[in-house]
Amino acid sequence: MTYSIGQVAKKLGLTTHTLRYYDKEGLLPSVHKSSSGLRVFTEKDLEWLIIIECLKGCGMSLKDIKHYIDMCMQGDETILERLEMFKKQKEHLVLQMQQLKEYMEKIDYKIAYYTEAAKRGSIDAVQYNKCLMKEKERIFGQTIKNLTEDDDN
Amino acid sequence: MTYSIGQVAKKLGLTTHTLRYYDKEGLLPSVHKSSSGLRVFTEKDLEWLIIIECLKGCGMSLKDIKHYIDMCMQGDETILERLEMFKKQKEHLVLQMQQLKEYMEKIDYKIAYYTEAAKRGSIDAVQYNKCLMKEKERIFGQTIKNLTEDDDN
DNA sequence: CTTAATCTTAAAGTAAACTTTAAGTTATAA
DNA sequence: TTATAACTTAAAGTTTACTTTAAGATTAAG
Repeated sequence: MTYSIGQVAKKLGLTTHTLRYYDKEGLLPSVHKSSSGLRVFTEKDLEWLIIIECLKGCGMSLKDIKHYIDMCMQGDETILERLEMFKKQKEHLVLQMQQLKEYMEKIDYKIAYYTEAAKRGSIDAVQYNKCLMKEKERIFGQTIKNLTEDDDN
Repeated sequence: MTYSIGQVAKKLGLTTHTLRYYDKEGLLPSVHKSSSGLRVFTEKDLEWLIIIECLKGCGMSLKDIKHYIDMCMQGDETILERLEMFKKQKEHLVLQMQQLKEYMEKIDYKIAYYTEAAKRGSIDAVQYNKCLMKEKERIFGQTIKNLTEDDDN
């Protein structure tokens, strides 16, 4: 089973322009051309693209992704470096997930805050909900305290 | 307790340039100026900046963040719109967290893959680890199947 | 056979979120 | 008092990851 550039674009939610751009940038070294010059994508190429998307989604730049692809092309001598790269990415991802959890706490607080404001009819009245105020202290107080601990004054 | 622009920059890991830029863009309407024209930041302003960072970290553009700030300045008539905004952000955040989990699966697979390659001394030899191959099928097979279901062919 | 898709190169354009430069003025801390 | 930090406006520059345009040539699908 093989795919045209248009089919792949559709599958992955990219444009054909973007795929050719990736190809030009050296991110798709495994994509072959048919005798008539058309790009032919295999399942393997889809896997590559899925990994590219994964690394991109983790915040890696195309330049660094290209470095990874280059290592893959180089062969077995880069196995350890590739392993290290993914270990570092994992650490990064763990931090990102932690970060998102903290954002979630703040957003949940804001939802509770504005729900209360809607119920009471005004922002000013929210302060009378002691429970919410305690929650606010917990979330922002802690964050600000962390900041204060971080600096050197 | 108040803070100078430099102290705030240090606390939040921004530059004074960035803070003035935010101010110019209307993201810091609550920051006052001293009689001599210096920006004076309060705890309240730190909270604003923490929320800005939160929304930015969730992927919201400065333009949309400004829209939120503008709503806050408008008063109680925007309470419901603000509530909706945070509810939408929460949904978005849930998807992001789900996404990161899927990335984590792929990265964990790659770590296992390269660990095995390192142990066996070559990429080619990894295929003999049936367990890993099954894992690969589970992770990529599923992702590709999802893609295939998504399109209209 | 015709239409839609693909190919090429090469260059210019875009958007976001800053960053830098310039160049002079004023304020605060040690 | 002196060095460091803050202030101003305004404009230009940077980076990333595309997107768009042009313009013709070729190919595949119905």
